[in-house]
Amino acid sequence: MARAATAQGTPAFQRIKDHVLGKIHDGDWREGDAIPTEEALCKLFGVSRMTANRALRELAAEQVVVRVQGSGTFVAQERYQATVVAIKNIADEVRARGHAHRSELHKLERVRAADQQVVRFGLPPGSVLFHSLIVHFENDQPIQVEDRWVNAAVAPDYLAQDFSKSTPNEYLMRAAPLQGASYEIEASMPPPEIAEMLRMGEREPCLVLRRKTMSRNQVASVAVLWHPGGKYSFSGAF
Amino acid sequence: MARAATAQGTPAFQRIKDHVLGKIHDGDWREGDAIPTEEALCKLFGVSRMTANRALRELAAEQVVVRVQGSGTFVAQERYQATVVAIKNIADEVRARGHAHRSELHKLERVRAADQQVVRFGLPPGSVLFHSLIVHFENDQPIQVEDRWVNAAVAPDYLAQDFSKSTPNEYLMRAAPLQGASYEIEASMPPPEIAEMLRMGEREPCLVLRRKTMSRNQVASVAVLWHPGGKYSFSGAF
DNA sequence: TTGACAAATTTGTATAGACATATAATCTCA
DNA sequence: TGAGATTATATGTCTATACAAATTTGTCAA
Repeated sequence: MARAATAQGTPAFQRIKDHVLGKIHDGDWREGDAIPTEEALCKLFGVSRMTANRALRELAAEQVVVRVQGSGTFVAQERYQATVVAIKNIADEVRARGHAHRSELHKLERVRAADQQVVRFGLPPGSVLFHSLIVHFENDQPIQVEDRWVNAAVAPDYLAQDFSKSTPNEYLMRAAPLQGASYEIEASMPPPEIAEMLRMGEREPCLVLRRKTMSRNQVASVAVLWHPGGKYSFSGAF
Repeated sequence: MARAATAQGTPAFQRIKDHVLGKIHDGDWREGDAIPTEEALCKLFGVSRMTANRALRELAAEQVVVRVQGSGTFVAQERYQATVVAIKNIADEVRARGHAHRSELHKLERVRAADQQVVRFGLPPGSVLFHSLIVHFENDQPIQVEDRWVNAAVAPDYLAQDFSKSTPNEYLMRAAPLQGASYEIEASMPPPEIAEMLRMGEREPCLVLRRKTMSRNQVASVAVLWHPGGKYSFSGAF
């Protein structure tokens, strides 16, 4: 099916982007297919190479295509029908509900990476880590145990923080520019000491959120967040 | 505090981006402040204008700065300290792990909204809903029970779907343009019939994800997803 | 046929200059 | 002083060219 040309007045790089997106959308170019080279697009659209380059570079940034130096440009793998949601900061969340947030610091120490942490962090053995254990309260009801390990190379001032004023997460957001994070969430029975801190009864499951954050191309922190079984809600829009 | 210069060998446009990001991160340049013009950055870094332009253009695309033609470049409003994560479609997720996905349809019916559903949907009493109950398998291991209620006004063809070929979610993504969704996640003990479908032992907790999707300004579907306690992982980048 | 090397292809980055367009500052004149 | 016109500033796009770096292809000899 013929596709309407992009409106007159549209920048050339945008017309090229639209052309490529159209071909992919129509199924003419499929996942993994090579698409025309910059040179070919130059001739096709009568533009200089820098213009074709900008179009393809932006499409690569948008994960529509993948570019391989020396090889070519290829249609990227179809993106997931992913639902984007925002998991908020616990303190903000509590405050957003109009409730009082308070936290208790149970542990704050400097440790050398033992085997288990080394594995989680992917760091050389003997690296320095900080370990903190904090219980968060909403209106004096415990709602989260935060067990966190922080890479000292990324956040050297961690021990000096006043965690009654700002949460470790808030500090890390300032200290270590975040590149990304990966999550694991699971339901499990809490160990007795966690259950006690959360004032939970026996046989009550916990919601466990594990978060690993990346900064400056290394693991910045690993946090294990224990929630009493109850609801934990969040929302997202498109 | 002095900031280490970007490593030698880094492209010039990237060094400029790092410089700007560093100034913003250190608080030297604050929200709304004007940052140096392209011309100024050219002189500072000894590059041509196109190079400075690329650096600032990419920072604008990343929503770090806002550019106004004729006026200047300004530090953008701080982004919400929210972690954006992607919750993937279950079938895609299983396939992404290189495993076989299969589903069993346990229930598929047309019902008039009873009180409880009416509340969840926020629909007038007597409205028509579709109800499906599907068990998803990964390599013949049950991994999710999907209990879903769909607004017939939004997806009238729901009953005619072949859910062995595509999941309800995939159908809904096509049929009802998604506006947004809200989530609730909790850990809880499954009722016996759910536990049986998931082949779970006693005393094992479930991870329960409730998802409400919106389409055309009304609730499109409510899904309750039961997972065996084990991990459910996802990741996100900024 | 295979391995090593050279050549061609393709993307990655950068330059210096050009003109267009939107905004902000300045000047002029009533 | 105030309004409108002019000028300066800053971003938006584009060109033609250049060299670097990674990959693929081609060639030739062992």
